[in-house]
Amino acid sequence: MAKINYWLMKSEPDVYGIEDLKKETETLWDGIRNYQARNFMRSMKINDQAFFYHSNCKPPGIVGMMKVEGVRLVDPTQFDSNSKYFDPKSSQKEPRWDCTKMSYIGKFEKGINLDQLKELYKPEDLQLVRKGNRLSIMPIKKETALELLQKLGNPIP
DNA sequence: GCCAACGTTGGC
DNA sequence: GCCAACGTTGGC
Repeated sequence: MAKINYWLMKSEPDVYGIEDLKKETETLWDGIRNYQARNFMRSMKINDQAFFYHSNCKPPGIVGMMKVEGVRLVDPTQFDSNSKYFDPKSSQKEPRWDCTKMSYIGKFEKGINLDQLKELYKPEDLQLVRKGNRLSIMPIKKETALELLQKLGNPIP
C-alpha cells in the first residue's frame, strides 16, 4: 500500500461543515488565500487523508475524516468577480490559487475538541495547538495522526 | 464582540 | 528591503 500523508483542514461549520460534505460526498476545497496553506495543499497526494476541523464555533475541534481525490486543481473562485475569493491579480495563464478535491470518509462518533487536543499534544507534535496558529491547512505528523485515529475510532460513513 | 497574533500591502 | 498600517483568523 502506498504511503499516505495526513493533514488537518479547517472550516467554519456555518460556512461549510462536515454535514455539508456528508451530503455532497465530495467538494472542492477552494477559497484558500494564504500561501503557506496553499503550499501545503500543493504537496498533497491523491489518497492522502485529512482531519476535518470545525473552527470558529463551540467547541472547535476535529469532527471527521476526508480523503484527497484531486490535487492542484485551479480554484475557480479566483476568477469569479462575484465571489468573496475573487483575486484580480490572478491570471488565467498563471492562476495564483489552486485547490484540492476532497471526499467524505466519515464522522467520528465523539470527535475531539481543541481543549482536549491541547491537553494531549505539545505544539511540536501538533501544529494546531501552537499559540497564535491561524493556518487553515497543516500537515499532521504520522505518529500523531495514527494515535488520533486510534483514539477517535473508525469514522462513521 | 474583543483582541492577539499573524500575513499582506504599499510607501519610501 | 524595511516597516507601519491595515486586514484576517479564530479562540475566548
